[in-house]
Amino acid sequence: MTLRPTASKARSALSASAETGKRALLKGQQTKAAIIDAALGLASQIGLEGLSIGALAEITGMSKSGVFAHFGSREELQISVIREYHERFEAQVFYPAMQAPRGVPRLQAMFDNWMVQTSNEIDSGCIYISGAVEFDDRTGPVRDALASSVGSWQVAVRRAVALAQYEGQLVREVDPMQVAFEIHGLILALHYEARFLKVPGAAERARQGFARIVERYSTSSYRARADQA
Amino acid sequence: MTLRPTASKARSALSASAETGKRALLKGQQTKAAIIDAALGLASQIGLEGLSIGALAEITGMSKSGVFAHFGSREELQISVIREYHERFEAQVFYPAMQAPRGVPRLQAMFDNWMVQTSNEIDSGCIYISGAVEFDDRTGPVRDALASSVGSWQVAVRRAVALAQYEGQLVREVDPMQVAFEIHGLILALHYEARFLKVPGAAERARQGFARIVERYSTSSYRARADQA
DNA sequence: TGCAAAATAGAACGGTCGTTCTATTTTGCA
DNA sequence: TGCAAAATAGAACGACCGTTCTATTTTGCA
Repeated sequence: MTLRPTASKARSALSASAETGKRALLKGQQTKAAIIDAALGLASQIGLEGLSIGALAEITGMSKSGVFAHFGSREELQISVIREYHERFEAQVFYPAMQAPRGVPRLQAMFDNWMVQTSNEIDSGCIYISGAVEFDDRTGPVRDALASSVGSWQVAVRRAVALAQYEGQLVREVDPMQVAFEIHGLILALHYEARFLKVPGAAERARQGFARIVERYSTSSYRARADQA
Repeated sequence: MTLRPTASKARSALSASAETGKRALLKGQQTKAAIIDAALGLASQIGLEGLSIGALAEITGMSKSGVFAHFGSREELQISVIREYHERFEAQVFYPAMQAPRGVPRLQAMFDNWMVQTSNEIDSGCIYISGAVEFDDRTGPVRDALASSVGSWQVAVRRAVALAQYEGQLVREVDPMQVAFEIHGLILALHYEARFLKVPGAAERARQGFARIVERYSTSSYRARADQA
């Protein structure tokens, strides 16, 4: 699973009928998309493990078996939800940030979009965060889907840091993984303190933390500090 | 719930018999402690919500109703587990650090102990972290117990930062909450990346991040940077 | 040592879960 | 428009859940 665009549901349904000769199943795909949408909303609130087919059936006004038939197993439903979240995350956070010029501006844009996403999720919850604690000691396809989805985003962040180094804006002495780690920590702390502890001002603290990281590793201030020592 | 020492289980059982005239219930308390110990181990792995009385009965070799009778409800069992974890956290992380002299050394000791605790929990899991995502959109006594337990530790961290400012080792310009926030983020990122993603080197990155925070806000380097600007 | 109280066991309850089976309805191309 | 295929419904399953009963055993002081 890479951070690249994928065909929309409608398109893949159409192309499938063209390629394989099978029927388009428009109604079915439409219902399935609606179920996944509801499932993502539910999973965001109560977690992927809290997802129940019965609750989903009630929300969508369908029967349990009707919902179930679209996925064949609860695991497949969970994976579909993860895939959906992955696509939305790409669309809201990753792609818009790629419009910004390489280097610190792009890294800043990635962080800003990530902050917006996380701030919106203070009320709804984030399945990359809740899923991590739900599946951190398990194996299987759900964990793998989650880990690879998160991993692809982390790779993107590290790449943005490396590009900023290449552009000469951030110093080469620091491992991009170190920078990505610290940024990740800010997002996690924001989610923890705002959503669970409900302390105010967490978003501003995360923003300040990011500014401090960039300033610390920016070429100019780093060299000046080195000369002084 | 404050970060202060409380009487041990054995002592409170004895004093209860002395104070109220009731019997000591030594065997009962002993069994209850064993159940809580097993429950803490189980909850660390699969979460407070994953705690089931049936599984606990199997582990301890008791009947479901035998386990249940000690708590009266699953909620009370969960709260007991949180209380137990709170006490262990105090004993392993907080009190030893209080031996260090006020200021940055004590803050460093608190972080070091916290790191040791978190590193040990890479395999077992941490209920302050998993509990946060399990109860972040609920109300009730379990959430309250968890939040107040975490909160008391956060207060302790902030106080340590403030003392370092009072001692003149850290600059007064920064809000202690900001420093505590960034430190919390490092611990959360460590737990996420080491336990869920299983990437190596996360502990070292957290340590580096902490060193960077201290250096950034330390009086000497901060003033030098200000003069230079 | 006896005896009340405490601790534990065992069975049963109503509920929810994912899943499977067998109808029945709806879809959408020929 | 007809008809096969797809979509959905409904009932039932075995399993596990927390909890509530009612025994029965164990405890620990008088």
